[in-house]
Amino acid sequence: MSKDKSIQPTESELEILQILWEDGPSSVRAVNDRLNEQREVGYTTTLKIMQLMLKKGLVSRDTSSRTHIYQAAVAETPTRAQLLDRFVDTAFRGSAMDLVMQALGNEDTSEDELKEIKDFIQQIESERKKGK
Amino acid sequence: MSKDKSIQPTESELEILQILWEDGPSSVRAVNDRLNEQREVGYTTTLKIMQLMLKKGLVSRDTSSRTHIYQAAVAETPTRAQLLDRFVDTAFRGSAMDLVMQALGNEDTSEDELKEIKDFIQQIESERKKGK
DNA sequence: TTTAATCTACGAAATTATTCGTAGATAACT
DNA sequence: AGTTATCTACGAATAATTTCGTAGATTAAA
Repeated sequence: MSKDKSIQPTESELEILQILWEDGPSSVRAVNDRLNEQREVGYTTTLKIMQLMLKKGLVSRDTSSRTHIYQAAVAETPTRAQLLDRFVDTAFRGSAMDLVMQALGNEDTSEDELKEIKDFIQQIESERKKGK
Repeated sequence: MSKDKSIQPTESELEILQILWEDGPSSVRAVNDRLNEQREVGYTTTLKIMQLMLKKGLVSRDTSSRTHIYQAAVAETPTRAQLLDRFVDTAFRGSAMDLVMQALGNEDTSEDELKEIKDFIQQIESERKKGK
């Protein structure tokens, strides 16, 4: 039933996934340029990581032209969900509640955002009433 | 104003911090036993990590008796806050909102917990009205 | 008091992640 | 054509993390 066992992108790989999710299919050069907006990364470093990601199945690529075009092979939401799960376990002893509380209390969450979250909770609640 | 630069516990270190936060001051043996409830870890491995943590200032210890007693030297809440910050950056492109949404939508959060969160948001909101 | 168990210290192997350099091929430019 | 840019592949150096083994000291047990 479940197709993927447990993808486990490293931090560097995650950085690249973010870019691919946001920009869509991209060349190594493009990804590297984006990375370099933040910090200095060598081109071959980025290339190497993306090649490793290919081997892990995190990305796929089109090699029809000389400049290979990479794209994410894992979807954003489930990947994040899995990372979140793991993070909740290691940093919050499994309590997603605690994490949410900390995130809300700690971050500079605006009034609008708080309202948005409340609405979201309402939505979950009403969906549950219907569903159950 | 800020006293700590950027503590950065590794995953193993975090595991140990969790135990120390939960159990309070403990011997290496005690910590190792707790770790072994989950997975197999050698005693000297745990010892070594805790010694490294001491060097990093993550824990302190009492060496008055032969069996040294370690305790967390960093507080739970700020440490978690920092980890959360970093996590939000790397996995959610800095959007704490997105993280909260995902945590709520994804996890098996109970009705009661959802209510608790709503109340918590109310509390934040009213505090802001007062404060501002 | 001898033997066995327990503890620290510490070097170093093993593992994992990241970065870099070079070679060879193709494309672009002059 | 000849020179320079760019791109892939890939081995290997670095770095960071985790694990393990051994030595020496102290305590407990026989």
